[in-house]
Amino acid sequence: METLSENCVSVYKCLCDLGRLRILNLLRQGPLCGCHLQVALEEPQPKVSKQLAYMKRHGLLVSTRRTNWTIFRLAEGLNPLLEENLKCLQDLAFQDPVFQQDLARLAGINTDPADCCD
Amino acid sequence: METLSENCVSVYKCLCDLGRLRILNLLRQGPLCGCHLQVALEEPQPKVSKQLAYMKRHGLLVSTRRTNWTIFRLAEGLNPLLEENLKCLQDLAFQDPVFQQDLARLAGINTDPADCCD
DNA sequence: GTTGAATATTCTAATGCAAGAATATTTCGA
DNA sequence: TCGAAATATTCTTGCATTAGAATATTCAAC
Repeated sequence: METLSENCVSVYKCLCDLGRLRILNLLRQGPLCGCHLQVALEEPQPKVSKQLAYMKRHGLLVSTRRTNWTIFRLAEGLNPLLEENLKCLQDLAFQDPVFQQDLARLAGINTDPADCCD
Repeated sequence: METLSENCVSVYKCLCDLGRLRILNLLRQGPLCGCHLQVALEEPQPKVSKQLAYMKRHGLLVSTRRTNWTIFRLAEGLNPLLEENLKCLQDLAFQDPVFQQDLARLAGINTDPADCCD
């Protein structure tokens, strides 16, 4: 069993990588499938997949399989520490172009009916 | 120059280790010299020294030399993200015995006039 | 069945810490 | 000058993680 402080360290381990922060920033908006994430982030598929697996392993994300796609979402009942940092991420998203561009690309994908999950 | 998101990643890198969290929890109370930290944490000196150096390198701490002792304190003008997490650390300190014991040992040291910096 | 899309995994290097032991440096006091 | 305390650094070893390339798996559609 994991103590509270061990769990906090787990959370921080997930947050200390820019790639994972970018994923969390997108998932704050709601669940997303892997391919949408991959396109919004403009990162290679194995890289995104491994970052998602890392955060699942640490309990931040859960995934559900819907036919051919895997839908990722933030886990329920998150550590309050993580909740707080996701709020901070919102402020960060307003100030850093990297996060803004991710959100912009994601918005573009969602409105395109030719996309995979739509 | 470091971008805002890079700076946040730096902060999270410092937070993702229990030893460093314990140090930050003690420094929340105010500046401390290395030997007080070492005794309160009950950790070997090189380990504490390296954790302090790590956080200095990432801009979270500053140190001043006073004769034979080095006084460590939280840096001025911290990233708001770090401020927020230091507040979270306060809540954590109420719930996790590790942090409580550190504070208890520190309180014991400070009231003892035989100690090094007093 | 075969193809193709979506996702996961494996492999190989390379990197960044981490701990522990030992040693070096600085400074004060005897 | 010498010894002792406080601090920093070095060295070694090991572990966790990362990227990138390649491959494997799963499933729908044809």
